[in-house]
Amino acid sequence: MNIAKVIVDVPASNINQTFDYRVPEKFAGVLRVGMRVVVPFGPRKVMGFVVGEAEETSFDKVKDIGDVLDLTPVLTSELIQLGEWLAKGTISFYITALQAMLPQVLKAQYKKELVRLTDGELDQQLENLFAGRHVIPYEEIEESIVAYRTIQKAVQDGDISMEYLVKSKETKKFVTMVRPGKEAYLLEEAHQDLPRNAKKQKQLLQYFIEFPDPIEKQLLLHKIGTTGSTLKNLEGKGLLETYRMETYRNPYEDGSFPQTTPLELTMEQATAIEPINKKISDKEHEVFLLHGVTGSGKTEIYLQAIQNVLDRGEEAIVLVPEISLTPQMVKRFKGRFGSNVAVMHSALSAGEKYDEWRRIHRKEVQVVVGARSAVFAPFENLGIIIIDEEHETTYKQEDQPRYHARDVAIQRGKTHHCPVILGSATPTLESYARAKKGVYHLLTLEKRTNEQAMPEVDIVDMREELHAGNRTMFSRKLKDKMDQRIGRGEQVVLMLNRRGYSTFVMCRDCGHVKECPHCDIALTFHKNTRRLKCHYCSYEEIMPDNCPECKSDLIRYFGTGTQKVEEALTQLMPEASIIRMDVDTTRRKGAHEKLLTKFANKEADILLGTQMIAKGLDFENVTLVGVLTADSMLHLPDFRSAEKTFQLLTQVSGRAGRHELAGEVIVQTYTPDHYSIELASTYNYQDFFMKEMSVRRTFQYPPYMFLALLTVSHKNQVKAVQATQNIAQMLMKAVKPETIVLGPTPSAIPRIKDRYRYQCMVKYKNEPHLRDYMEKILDYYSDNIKKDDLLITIDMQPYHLM
DNA sequence: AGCACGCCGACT
DNA sequence: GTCGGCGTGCTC
Repeated sequence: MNIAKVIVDVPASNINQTFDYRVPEKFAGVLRVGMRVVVPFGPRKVMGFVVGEAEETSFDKVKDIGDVLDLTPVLTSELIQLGEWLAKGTISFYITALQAMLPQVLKAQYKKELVRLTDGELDQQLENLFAGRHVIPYEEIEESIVAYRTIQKAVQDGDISMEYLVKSKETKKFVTMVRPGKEAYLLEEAHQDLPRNAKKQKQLLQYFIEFPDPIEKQLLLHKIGTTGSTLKNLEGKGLLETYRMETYRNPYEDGSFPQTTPLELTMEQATAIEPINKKISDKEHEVFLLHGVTGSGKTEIYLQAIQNVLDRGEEAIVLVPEISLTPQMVKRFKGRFGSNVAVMHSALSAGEKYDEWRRIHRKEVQVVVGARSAVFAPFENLGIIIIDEEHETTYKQEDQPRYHARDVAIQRGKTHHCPVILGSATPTLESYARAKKGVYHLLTLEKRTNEQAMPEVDIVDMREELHAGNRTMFSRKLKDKMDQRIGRGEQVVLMLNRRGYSTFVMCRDCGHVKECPHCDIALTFHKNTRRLKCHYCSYEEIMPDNCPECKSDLIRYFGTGTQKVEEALTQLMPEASIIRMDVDTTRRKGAHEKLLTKFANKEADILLGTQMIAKGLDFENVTLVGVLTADSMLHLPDFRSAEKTFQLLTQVSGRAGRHELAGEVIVQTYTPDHYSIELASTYNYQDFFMKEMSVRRTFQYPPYMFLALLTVSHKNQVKAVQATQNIAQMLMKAVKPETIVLGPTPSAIPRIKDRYRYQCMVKYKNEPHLRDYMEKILDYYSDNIKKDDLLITIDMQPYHLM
């Protein structure tokens, strides 16, 4: 390689291109496309990715590559191309797209240092600053009184120099290992020669005579029951040796997962897997939508399809919504494929994520199970990509690059000529509509593998409860059923659908609601700290005793938090034991799993939680599921709210009666005749689909139309409105007449962190150049963005209209 | 982005 | 004169 084409780590629109660098002799045989490098960029040094090579360049003054950061490329050529596709599709910078595909620790860290070059006297201020040292970190200059000109002058005179450092954050974990230093017979001899009182030394030697393989130092010392000094002694005599070995942080001990074998497929499953296997062996791309009710055995189909892929020497990616939520899912994959599985999951530490990534990168595993970003796993022989719970919103990344994992999966499926499976009991309307049109291949599983019927769902009208004088949040029916189940030694799951609700503070006298002074949103009350918090800008204040408006002391918090429900529940059923699961009780690492294990071991009668308990849990003793407020998110300003409600209710209902015991579901609501609640109670996806499709058609929403959302924010409200207005007009002129441009409208949260937010929405059927128009707008406003602190964010397929 | 360069007003 | 602030333009 003569010239390297480099994408540098500078996210700015005028830098969003490759830069040419000469490859110096010393890197000639080493440097390859896909590696990270350090390059001089103007006066400083930055990290960059080599994305291409050339023999010559049209630039007359090219600089040399400064350093190479990798031994093997971190990006395959496929990922480089995918990055370009991603950047274009989401209107992001190339560098942002590339960074998103790699673990955080491979991002560069920058440091500046001042280095003394002369032994002669410096300026007195500088002399004080250096204080005898040779090198000082740049931050010290900023804190000091030394003027910038002084430093500039000293640099010009060649007395000092500014060094720009680029460091990779990656850290590897090492363990100390111990192994015999001599042949076994020599150890035997030494063992004989040791004095009688050297008991521990003898034991150590004896161990290695029996097991000559290297062993981890900590483990060894623990086994023998001795300390490092004994070991040191033997090491000194050359009998044992210690060395450091690179290791992986292993968040999941593979041994702890009991091995499972493929289950016999039902007729339905066998019919469903057949076309998938056909595509695998034909090496052809196709998207399958696997629509199967809860408990219909979708996972077993995934597992066997993956086995098929592995048998062919190919690799598999499995995306799941959020792994910490489904430890049972990890268990199933580790159980079938053992150490051949890497797990990528947001609760892992940065180091752990890096280690799992390296296991993929080094081809030590063929399967990755992970959240959204695992779709970028650096496999080179992909045989299948599976997206479980395809309808989950966590597959959409909400910051740059704003991609949807489903789109990336399909793109990769195309390049690898491999099938992509989207699995769900409640597919998104987009996917189901595509399947019906024949764009995706629809596979349906209607029966549960255990032949059990889905649990009976009872809708309780909470308005009637109120009329009957029941002011609690538990209907009489729910209370009766809970008593009955717990009396029988069975368990209950209660879900509080809290999205759309929060614990806000209101004055009962004047109705004043405490809002964040920087954002147009009510503050949330946190009971344990007795403080009010803003969830958007982390502003905090102490809960007032009196209303700031009318001085009344009747200021109280409202809304239903899990804590409040728990208290009410304890009053109502003092004898029942409760496990509460919400963000507060699951914040600590592993707490999630602990609580679930506790519940599985029947240490509590009731599991009370938010949405997080709706997904993937499977307890054999649960026979009753109660949904306390089914409609709380139905009224959110979101065109998907009915779909989300239907999905959630269907999902949570599936938690009951998965085994021998029959289950039952009680759904409490104030809107019992809303179609999403009614149809969820009869598990009628088809009718829901038809009904919701007609709603979407009426209101011109996806899947009938595509959406693009442009949000403008500025400290000055007038400027924000004006810019949005102008943008809407520019778009209106550019797009086709049948395309709808809405705006400017205030965003759902009109102000965050003192910035006013206005948006412009584009609804379109076919606008092949929309991305170009958007880029033109960004270009047009680039001066204001840079100098006037104007912020424009563009989401080409928004999930939330916030 | 982040840095140098250069212009301009202010001040010992 | 010199110091510090800010607008402008460039980075292979």
